[in-house]
Amino acid sequence: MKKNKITIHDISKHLGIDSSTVSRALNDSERVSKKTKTLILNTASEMGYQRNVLASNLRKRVTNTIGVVVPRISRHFFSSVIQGVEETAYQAGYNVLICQSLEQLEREKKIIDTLVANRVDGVLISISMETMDYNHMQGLKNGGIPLVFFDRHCNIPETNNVLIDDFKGGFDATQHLISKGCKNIVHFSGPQELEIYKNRFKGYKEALNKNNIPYRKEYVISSRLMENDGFENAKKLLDSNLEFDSIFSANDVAAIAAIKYLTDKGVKIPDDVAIVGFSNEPISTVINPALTTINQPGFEMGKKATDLLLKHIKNENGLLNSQTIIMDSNLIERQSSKK
Amino acid sequence: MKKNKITIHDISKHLGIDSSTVSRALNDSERVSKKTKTLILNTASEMGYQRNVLASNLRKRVTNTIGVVVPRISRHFFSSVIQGVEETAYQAGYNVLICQSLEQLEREKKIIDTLVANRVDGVLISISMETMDYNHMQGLKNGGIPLVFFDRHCNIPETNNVLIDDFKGGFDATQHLISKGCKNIVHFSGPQELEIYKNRFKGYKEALNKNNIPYRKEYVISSRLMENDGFENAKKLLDSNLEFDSIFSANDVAAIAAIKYLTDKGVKIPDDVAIVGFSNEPISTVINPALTTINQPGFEMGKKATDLLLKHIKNENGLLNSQTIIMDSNLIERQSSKK
DNA sequence: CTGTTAGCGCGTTCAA
DNA sequence: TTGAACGCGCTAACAG
Repeated sequence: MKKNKITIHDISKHLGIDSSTVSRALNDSERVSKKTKTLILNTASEMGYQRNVLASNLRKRVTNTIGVVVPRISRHFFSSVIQGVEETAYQAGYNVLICQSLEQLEREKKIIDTLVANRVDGVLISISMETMDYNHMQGLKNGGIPLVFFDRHCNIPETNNVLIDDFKGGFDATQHLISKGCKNIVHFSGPQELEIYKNRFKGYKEALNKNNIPYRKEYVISSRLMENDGFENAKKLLDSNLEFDSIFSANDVAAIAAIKYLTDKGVKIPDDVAIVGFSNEPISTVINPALTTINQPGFEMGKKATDLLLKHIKNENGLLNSQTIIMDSNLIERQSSKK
Repeated sequence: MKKNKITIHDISKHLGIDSSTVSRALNDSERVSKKTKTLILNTASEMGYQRNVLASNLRKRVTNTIGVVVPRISRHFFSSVIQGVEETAYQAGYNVLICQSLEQLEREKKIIDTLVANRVDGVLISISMETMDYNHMQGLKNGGIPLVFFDRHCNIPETNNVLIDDFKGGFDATQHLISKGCKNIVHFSGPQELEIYKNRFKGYKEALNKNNIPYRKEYVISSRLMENDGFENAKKLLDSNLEFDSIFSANDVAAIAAIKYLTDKGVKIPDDVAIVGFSNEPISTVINPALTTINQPGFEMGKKATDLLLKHIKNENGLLNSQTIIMDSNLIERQSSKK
């Protein structure tokens, strides 16, 4: 039994004041006397009035809402980003629509259509593994809805991006292992369609190169981002009988699974295995307290991306050029308290 | 530069057909000739028309959207639930608004207000740690918006709930440890304000009782759901010099942290430590592949809760009584492949 | 400072 | 089967 909501007209009739004045009062306009304003606000709350945001948005042609699209909300990096987005957005008076593509292009398409249909004011997106172009984002452009990519971007011109220096991350991780005396460094990589994994891989190669360690392609094991891939990675590694003294993994999901698999098989994992992709993930240090990780500043990235997006939203005349912000990841070397 | 979206009126003028007919065609009404319908649909897509959902919803007084409120999207159990919710909702043609309270009552209040203001058709909620009553949910009632609690509910009558038999979970976990020969079972508990932790605790006590093992309150360490609490728990445990042969933890966050702390300190964790609260959490088995867990069917719970909510939404006359569904958790005993 | 008027874009009457 | 008219609830423009 849907109760009839009370509207500004109900308040209007009840008080004998025109609805437009009521509207102004409820919007805390300057052009209402303090007296009538408090009167209206009081009776509004007495009558249990709640603004119909739909109607308001329709009239204002603005929703004060931004959408954020991530592959999976359960991945720690992405939920950190979302937290940063929410904090920044809320402070600026914006709502946030959280959407997950589950790494599926089809879902990503639908999500974007829905966001456009709901007239969000802007969109933040980290593309799915299956996304190779941005045709499905045309709807945003047509609707004049600003778009900012973060972390996983489309490698196309004229876009706004907030990215991490993945080349440097890959380089630092590998360099760290080398300086620890490692020579046979296995690299677990991610889907090569994604720029981020390509760049981490490039960093890996460059570090080897700089240290005169030959690059051997059999030391690189690429995979999708599923837990099972980690098992497969580890299995391949063991079956190949490769001699290795360390691992640089460019993705956390597979890395965790791989470490589990190797541990199960009784293979000793070097304490200073490096993993990229954790973003302060508490789990990483649980698995191995001595693990060195390349931490990605998800929270800060969320804030920066939102800042950039809001600038675009508020600056609708298109004077703002497209722009790319590059952030640094941090190599965190932990000390185990174990002897 | 916001481009002007094209509306049904644009199509109307372009074709010389009235906008009401266009509307009907776009809604696949029976009362439009096939010929004009296809004509309209074609030109609509040619002109790049996209329905303004705001206006549509305002007019229809229905949003085809449900809100789901969880404490944290990053917790594996909750993201599993969300996945179940999304699957069920999408199939039924509903959108899902994902919201996180971050365990804060204030945020929960604001979220609910926002959901009401946006006229969602229904709400699923797992309350925050700070939520003791349901006063702030009055807005939903006033708006006639159906509400279903899942997992963490308010202990009040006349509500719809989808819950897990936490008493049984606690009992099973403890019984498992006892049957393995454990006698000194430590219990890590959660915030006692939440029914679920109370019930798991009751199950623990009942299992001890049934097996003639005296309950000792110093074996129960309660905490909030933060990583740091896990460290504190473990520290308390070590400092107390209690003799213990196993742990039954009612919450995963603290458990993971505790296990890390103990491992760091060189304390051997028994292989069959039981943990409640994982919902197939892959991490649990990484930390300790032999870990026995009480798995919570998050995905299925999300589906059931959504089913129940949708029934209420479609049955607006209030004939449907409030109802509580209890689901079972599963004790999963894993075999380590380690010798 | 307040009231009047006119839509935002759409869906649903009621006629024809 | 189609069109005309109205209104969902709110806000912006213009008066006064």
